[in-house]
Amino acid sequence: MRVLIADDHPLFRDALRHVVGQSFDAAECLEACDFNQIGAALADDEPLDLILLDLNMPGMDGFTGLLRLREDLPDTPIIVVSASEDVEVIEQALACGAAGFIPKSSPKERMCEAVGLVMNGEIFRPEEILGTKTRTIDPLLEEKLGSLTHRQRMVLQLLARGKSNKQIAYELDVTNTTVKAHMTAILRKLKVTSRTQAVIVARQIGRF
DNA sequence: GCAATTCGGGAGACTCCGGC
DNA sequence: GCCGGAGTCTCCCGAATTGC
Repeated sequence: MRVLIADDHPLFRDALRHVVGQSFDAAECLEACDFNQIGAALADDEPLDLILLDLNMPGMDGFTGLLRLREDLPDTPIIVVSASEDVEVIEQALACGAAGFIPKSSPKERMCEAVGLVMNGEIFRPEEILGTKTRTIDPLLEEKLGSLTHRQRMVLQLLARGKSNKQIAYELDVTNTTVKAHMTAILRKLKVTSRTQAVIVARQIGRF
């Protein structure tokens, strides 16, 4: 079993290594202190079984780094480890495809539980923070999505799968410029400023 | 029925930005 | 500096809708 521990704090990497070691005896731990080192770890041909990822790391750029990893490694579970205990951040991380969210304040036993759950194919939600509140979809987001045309939804769907404009153009059999025009309309209607934010909104609604 | 208007889809030209 | 990707502006075309 190969686990990538990505955190800029050496002490916390050490703690996470202990957590992984406690959960899986034969685990091989790789470490990264920034997004470049994550890239170097991914360049290795050996597949990863789990990634423990700090959101606030050099080169991560918020959720963009998580989305990029999600696109590059769609089958590898990613657990976000963060000092943030903001419900919005947790929900957004899960919406971006994280298999779990571990607050750094969690006791070691809880972290082991999270790693075990995720490796069993389940999603770990820190219910002590989220409480029992069920995720409600903002009706405003629903409305924004509803304003998209059929073609724009298709573009957004392919965008959410990590496709570039060029790939979307190829799949829809249109030119690159047409895709970009749709993209501009999507950004305007969803009231966002980048394709990454558009994907986040789409995933928050859970349609893509 | 027909002209005007609106809207969505498609494309060309252009700028901006980041990576090499 | 060059190149590729992303985003914006503008225009054209066709279909649907509206008003006369």
